[in-house]
Amino acid sequence: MRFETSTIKDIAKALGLSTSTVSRALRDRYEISEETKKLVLAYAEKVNYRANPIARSLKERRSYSIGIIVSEIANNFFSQVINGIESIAYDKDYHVIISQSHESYKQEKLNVEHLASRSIDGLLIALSSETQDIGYLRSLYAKGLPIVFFDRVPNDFETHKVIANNFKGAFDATEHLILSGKRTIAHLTNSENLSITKERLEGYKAALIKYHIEFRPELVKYCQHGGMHSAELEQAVKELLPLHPDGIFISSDRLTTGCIMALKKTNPEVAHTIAIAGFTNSNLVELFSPSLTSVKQPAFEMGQVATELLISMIEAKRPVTEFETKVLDTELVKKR
Amino acid sequence: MRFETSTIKDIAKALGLSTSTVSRALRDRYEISEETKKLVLAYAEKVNYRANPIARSLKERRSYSIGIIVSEIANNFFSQVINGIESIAYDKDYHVIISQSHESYKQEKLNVEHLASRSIDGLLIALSSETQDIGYLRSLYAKGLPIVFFDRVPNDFETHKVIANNFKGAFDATEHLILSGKRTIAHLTNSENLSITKERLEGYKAALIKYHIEFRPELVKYCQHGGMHSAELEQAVKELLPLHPDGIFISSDRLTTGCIMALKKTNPEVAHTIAIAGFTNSNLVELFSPSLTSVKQPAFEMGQVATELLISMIEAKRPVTEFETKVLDTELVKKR
DNA sequence: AAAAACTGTGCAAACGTTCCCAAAAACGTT
DNA sequence: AACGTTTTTGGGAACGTTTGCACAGTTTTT
Repeated sequence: MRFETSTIKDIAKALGLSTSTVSRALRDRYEISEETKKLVLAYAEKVNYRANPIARSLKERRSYSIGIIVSEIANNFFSQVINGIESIAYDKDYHVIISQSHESYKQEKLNVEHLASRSIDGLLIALSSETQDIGYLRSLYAKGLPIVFFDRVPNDFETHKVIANNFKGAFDATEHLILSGKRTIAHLTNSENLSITKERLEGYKAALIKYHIEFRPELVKYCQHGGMHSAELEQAVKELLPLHPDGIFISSDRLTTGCIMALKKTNPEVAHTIAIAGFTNSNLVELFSPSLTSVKQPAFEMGQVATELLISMIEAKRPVTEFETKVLDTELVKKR
Repeated sequence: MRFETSTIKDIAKALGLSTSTVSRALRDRYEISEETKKLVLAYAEKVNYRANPIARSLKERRSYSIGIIVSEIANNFFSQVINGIESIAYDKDYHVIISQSHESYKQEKLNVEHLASRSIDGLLIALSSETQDIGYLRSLYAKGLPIVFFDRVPNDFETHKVIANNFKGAFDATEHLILSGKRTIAHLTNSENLSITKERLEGYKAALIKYHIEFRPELVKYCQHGGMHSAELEQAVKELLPLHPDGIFISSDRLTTGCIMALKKTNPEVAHTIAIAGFTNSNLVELFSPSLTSVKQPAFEMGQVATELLISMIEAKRPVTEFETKVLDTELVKKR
């Protein structure tokens, strides 16, 4: 915006004070007399003065805003996380800038670097499924940018992290399939890079072991693009079906919905005979047919916790050296 | 971010030039000799110089970023619009700041004013369902902030607007219900404030008239909160059912999914007997049961067109006085 | 050979803040 | 009345850019 907003200078001139005095009065510093403070505040109110955050950012080298990187806002899991983030951030007077990586490493890096150059005070990020090299994050972090990871976290990066109990979520879902009589349970999952992929695979295996079911690697299918390309998914489904699974455990939101879609499209006759249990935070899951058992992540809470950790890092006077990895429980919503 | 990034001054010092020369070299001005230009560019590259956008914004009183206000990013329609916006904005070197109103007037106003104070160069906005008073937008606009409305537009605000052909979309959906034999067609819709509500109601009425079906006002239910509160929706459904509709035409994304959910929850036995046609851009609609006929808006394109219009306003040298209202066609996806 | 024109560069102000430092005013003490 | 304290205010630099203007050096024109 360009036009005639009143500045601290204008106020100073109008009131016959110096800009320093006005600035201090507005920031409510102790040195200023009550009288002057009131005068300034009243006048500022009258002319509808708004401090220019850009100027403040430049001077203070911080912006009271935090950056968020998710793969897709269209994904309910991420939009719920964002809502959690906003709920805390606004309370503490931070603003929030959202960027999407669309599961692309290149886009992710570009967005992060742009955010950093815009003086964000901290970054909340869930890695894209393509991302392998987090060197660019390391160097930003080394330069002093606080970073908190959530959901998709790197394992060799020392900072706060917030994740779901992926092992348990996967275990519960797989166990649920087993307890409803399934014995040939396939596993459809994300890129092998991702932390969540590994943890969920372990949960799946553990459930099989508990019930003495053999783990068959050919029943596990990885999708490099996290279901962003439907061809990739259809291919995975096509390879899986000849093995005659009676259940599928799916490890991410996008894959879960994508897989059901692929099943309905390519093999509608079997779509209803295979039991599905998958991670998803879709708020439309009750409408799905075939219905499924879902593992819901505490997305909103995850956003809140991550934001609290981030803000604590931002506002810490001395560099933080003790880091936490918070693990939040998932919820199993059984198929009706 | 705070740390040691190199500035134009550093480069100037290192190269024994003045900051002005460096600045001009980087911006590729004609006055600078090729030689110096190369020198500066090479050195900038070497030290990985990034211009500080905050300083630039302060100086130029613009930020190369545009603000977006939608009610909810979790809504597929809006997330698709945002993707369209980004596709154009990034091409033209603008960045994008997304805010959610959550259908609240207060939140909407707050967000817009914050964006404006952060020197956004223009605003793309779909009004919240609560919004009646757009005075605050008028005054921002009067101060020189370019605004383009999309989807939910005010009718008494002279600027560019981009909307779907709501009349035709509604007409087509209603006609489709009629052609599949329905005669008692209810209409579930948004707050009466919204432009889209009026236009879609007209389309619905027109279809009824064409087939000589009486318009019965009691079959139309308005939801003030646009389906944000499930109680509101369940109440509407509860009031509708005693009238024994055999079809329902629903005029928004959130209401469409919400209504099906309410039906399944409160009256599962009739859920499959009522034909539903509704506006929705959900990319999961194929999974829904009962399945439905959907009216899809050209969301991505809407974002693109709105952004092009906005950027043309931003970059216009003289104030724009000729405004367009672009109307984009919807697509009817029939129930399988 | 002097005047005019053009090139390339530097100086310094400006954008709207914050904050260090010093100056002024008010007060208290002897 | 003179001094020392404390409280309140102002001056001005700084944050990192962009840009109007001036100036030096070179080339062209007459």
